[in-house]
Amino acid sequence: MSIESLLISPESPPKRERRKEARPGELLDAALALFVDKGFAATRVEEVAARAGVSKGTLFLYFQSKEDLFKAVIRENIASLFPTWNEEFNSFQGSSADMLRYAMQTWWERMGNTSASGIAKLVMSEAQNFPDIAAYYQSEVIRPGNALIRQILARGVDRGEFRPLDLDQAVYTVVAPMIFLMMWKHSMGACAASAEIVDPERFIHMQVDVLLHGMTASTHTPTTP
Amino acid sequence: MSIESLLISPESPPKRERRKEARPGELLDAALALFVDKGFAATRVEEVAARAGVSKGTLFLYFQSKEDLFKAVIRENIASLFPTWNEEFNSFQGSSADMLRYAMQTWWERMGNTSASGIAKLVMSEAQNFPDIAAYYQSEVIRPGNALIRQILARGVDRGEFRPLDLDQAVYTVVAPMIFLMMWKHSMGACAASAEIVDPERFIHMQVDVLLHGMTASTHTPTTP
Amino acid sequence: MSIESLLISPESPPKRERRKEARPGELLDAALALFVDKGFAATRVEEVAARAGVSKGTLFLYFQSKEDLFKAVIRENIASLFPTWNEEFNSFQGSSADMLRYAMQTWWERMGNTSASGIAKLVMSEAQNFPDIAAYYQSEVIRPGNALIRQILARGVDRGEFRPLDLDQAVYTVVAPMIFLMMWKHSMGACAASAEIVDPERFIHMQVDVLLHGMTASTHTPTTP
Amino acid sequence: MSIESLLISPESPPKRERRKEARPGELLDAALALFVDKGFAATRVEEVAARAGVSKGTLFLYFQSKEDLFKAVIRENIASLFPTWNEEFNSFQGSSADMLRYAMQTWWERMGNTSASGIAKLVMSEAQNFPDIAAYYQSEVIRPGNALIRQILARGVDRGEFRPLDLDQAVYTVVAPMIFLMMWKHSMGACAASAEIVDPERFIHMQVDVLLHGMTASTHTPTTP
DNA sequence: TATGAATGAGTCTTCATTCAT
DNA sequence: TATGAATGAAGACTCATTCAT
Repeated sequence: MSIESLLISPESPPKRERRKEARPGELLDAALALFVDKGFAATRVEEVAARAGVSKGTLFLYFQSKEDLFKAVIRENIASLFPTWNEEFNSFQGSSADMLRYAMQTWWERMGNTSASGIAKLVMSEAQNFPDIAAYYQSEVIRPGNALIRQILARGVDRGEFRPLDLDQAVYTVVAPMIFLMMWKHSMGACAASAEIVDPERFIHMQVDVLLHGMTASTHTPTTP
Repeated sequence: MSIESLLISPESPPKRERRKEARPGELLDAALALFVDKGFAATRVEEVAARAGVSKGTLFLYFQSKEDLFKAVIRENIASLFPTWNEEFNSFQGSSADMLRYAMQTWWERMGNTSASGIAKLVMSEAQNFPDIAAYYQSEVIRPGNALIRQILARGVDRGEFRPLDLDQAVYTVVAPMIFLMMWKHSMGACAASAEIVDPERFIHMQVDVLLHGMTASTHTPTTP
Repeated sequence: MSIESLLISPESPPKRERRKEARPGELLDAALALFVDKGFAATRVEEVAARAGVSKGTLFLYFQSKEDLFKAVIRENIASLFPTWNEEFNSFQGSSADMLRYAMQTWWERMGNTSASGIAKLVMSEAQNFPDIAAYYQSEVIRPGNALIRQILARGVDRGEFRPLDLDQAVYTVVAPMIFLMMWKHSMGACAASAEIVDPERFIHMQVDVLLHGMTASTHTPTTP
Repeated sequence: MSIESLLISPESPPKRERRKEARPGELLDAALALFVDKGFAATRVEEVAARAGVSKGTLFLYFQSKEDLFKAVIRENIASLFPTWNEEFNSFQGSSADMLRYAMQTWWERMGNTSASGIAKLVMSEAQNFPDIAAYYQSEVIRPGNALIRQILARGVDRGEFRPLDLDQAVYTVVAPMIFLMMWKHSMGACAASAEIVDPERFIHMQVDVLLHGMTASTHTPTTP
C-alpha cells in the first residue's frame, strides 16, 4: 500500500510474486491480526492467506499446520520484548516511584498499545488448548516480566522509598491491572456497545497513584482485624 | 429413579417423568464446565450431551443451536448474582475499609471460587465472536458490579475514610485485580507447568492492603510530575 | 436391487434409512469392489459411501479413516476362509492326486472366483504401504494356506503316491500358479484389450496335469547338470 | 549459456553442459525405483525429482504429467528385452530340458533380479488405471515372452523330448511361477516381517524339476477321472 | 534449461444439525 | 420426549502443475 501503488498502475496486481523472505512475516502478521480479532478456532487458514495476499497452499509452504502457525505467531511476537527492557531498567536513574510509573506507562506503550497485547489475550484465551504455548509464555514473558517488576519494588524497599512489602504478592499489585487492561482492550473494550470504555492513560494514572500511595512508607496501616 | 420415588409421593410427579424440568439445567451445567475448560469452539455438543447424560438430539430439543446454548449458559449463570449482593451492602455496618475488604473477599468466594469465574473467562475470551453476549454481560454484570464498588468507595470518601478519588477510575483499582484473578485461574493457573501459582487468599490480602493504604486520606502525595 | 424394487415403488427411495447393523457390511462390500477395481489410492471415500447408498459422513461413523476401512476390508474378507477348509481336508478320502486336484479347483471356486481374489490382488499391490496388513495376511492366509498344501503333499509322499519332495519348495509349485491366476484376473485379465485371456478351468487342468506328472514317483530324473 | 560456450568450443564438449541428455534417464530411474517401492499414487513427483537430483519443475520439462512419466517408465524399461533374447534361443544347442531350465534361470537373472521385475509388479498393480499401458505391456512383453516359451516347448515336443502338450496352456506352466516370483519379491517378499521368504534359486530349481518331470514323455498319466 | 515459489482443485475428516423411529 | 443414525456443509491439508525469474 505504498503511495506509488495508489497512484500508478491500474494495470494489475502482480500475481505469483516470489518473495520467499517476506512471506513468513506477512503471514505471521495476518495471522496475528485475525487470531486476535476472531480467536484461533474461528479463523480459517484461507483467511489468513488471503489477508497476506497469497493462496491457501502458500501458507502451508511455511507452516506445517494451523497450530504450527499459531505457535509461530505467539513466539514471534513475544521473543524480542524483554532483552531491551531489562537493559533500560538496569540503568535507570531516579526515584523508585518514578521508576514504577515509567514501567507501567512503558508497558502500555510497548505492549498494550501494540499487537503484543493481542498475544496476551490470545494466550490466556487458548492456554488450555495449547499447554506448551502456555508454558512457553510462562517462562518467556511472565517470569521475566515479574522479575522486572519485582526488581523495581525491591529497589524501592531497599532505598526506603517503599515500605517493607511481601514482594511475591506485591508484584501482582502492579501486574494485575496491566494484564487486566490488555485483556479488556481485546474483549469487552472492542465491543462498540460498551459504554464503560476504559481509558488507558487515566486508568494507569490512577493505578499508579493508588499503588504509590499504598506502598509508600508510612507509620500506620489502615485498620485490619 | 430411586425406589422411594416410585412408592411415596401422594400427588406424585408422574412415574417415568424423567425430570424434564431438570434437563436444561443439567445441559447448562455440563456446557458451562466444558466451555470454560476447553473453550466454545473446542467443545463438541456431543460431549456436552454426554456429560449431561442425554443424547445429542435431546440437546437440540432445548437449545436451537450451539450458539444458543452458549448464550444460555452465560445468561443463566450471570442472572442472579447482584440482587442479593446489593442488599447486603446497602445494610452494611462498619468502616468503609472493612466494607471494601469484605467486598473483595466475598467476590472471590461467590464468583472466583465458583463456576461464575468461568463465565468471566468465557465472556472475555469470546466477546468478539458474541457481541450481544458481551453487551449483555456489560449491562448485567459489569455495570451493576462497578456501581456496587463505586458505592463503597463513595461512602468511604463521603465519610472521610478515603481521600478524595476520581471514582470513575478508582473503581477499576478494585475491579482489575479481581478480574485478573478470575481470568488467571482459568488460563495460566490451570496449566500444571505453571510454577507461579497465584494464591487467591494472599493475593487479595495484598491487594486490599495496598489499596487501603493508597486510598486512605493522607497529607502528602508521592512525587508526581 | 431385488425384483420387487424394480416392479413396485415409483414413489421414492427411502432416505435416512436407519440400518445400523447392515451399514458396515454394505460399506465393506462397496469398498471391496472399488478398492479391487481401482486400487486404494484411486478410490475416493465418497464413492464408497455412494455405492453403499449412504453419505460420506456415514462412512466415518463406522470406520475411523480410509486406511481403517481398507484394513477392515482385508480382515473381513480373509477371516473365515480357512476354518472350514481345514476340516474338509482333514477328512478327505481318496488319492493324494485327487486331493491336490480338488484343492486347486476348490481354491479357484472359493477364492479365485469370488471377491476374495480381489483381496489377494489388493494386498500384493499395497503390501509396501501397509506393512501391518501384509503381516496380517502373511499369518492369516499365507501361512495356513501353505500349511494346507504342504499337508497334502506330505500325505502323497508318505503314501508313496508322490516321489520324495523338498516340501518347503514343492508347496510353491502349487501355490504359485494359483496366486498368479488370481492376480492375473484382476490386472491384465480385466483389460478388455487382452487377447491372451487365461481360462481358469483349462489353466488349472493343465497345471494339475503337469504337477501330478512331475511329482509322481518315477525312477529317472530328467538330465540335470 | 555461458559466454565461453558461445565463443570457444570447436567440437569440444561445452564446459557447463550438465548432461542434458542424461536427465530424462535419471528421472526415469528414480521414478522406477519409487513407483516400484511405493506405488504410483503414493509417490510424489517431488520425491522423484529429488532422487534424480533435479527440481520439481525440471521434471515437467521432460514429462507432461505424472501419468506421462509413469508410462515412460514402463515403456523405457520394457523395450529392449526381447530382441537379444530371441536371438539367443534361436541358436540354442542342447536338449530342450536344458533350454527350458536355461530360460527360467535367465529370466530371473535378467528380469527378476533387475528393476524389470519392478515393472511387472507395477503394471499388474496399476493395470486397471492404465489400460493403455496394460495393452502395451501385453503386446510388447507378454505376447513375445509367451511366444518364446512356447517355442521352447514346441521344440521339445517336436523332438520327442516332451510329451504332447496343449501348448497354449503349457506356456503358463512356465510363465506363472516366474511372474509369481517377481510379484512376490516386490510385495510380500519386501516386508521384513515375512518369515516365509522365497529363495529364488531353490524356487526355480524345484519348479524346473517338477516341470521337466511333468512334461517328460511317459506312458501313463496319473489317475484322472 | 533450471528453479522452486505459488497456485488451487481435490480429498479426507469433523461436527452441528436433522429426522425417522 | 428421547434417541442416535444419517447428513452435508465446512475446513484443514496435499500435491500435481504452472510460471516468473
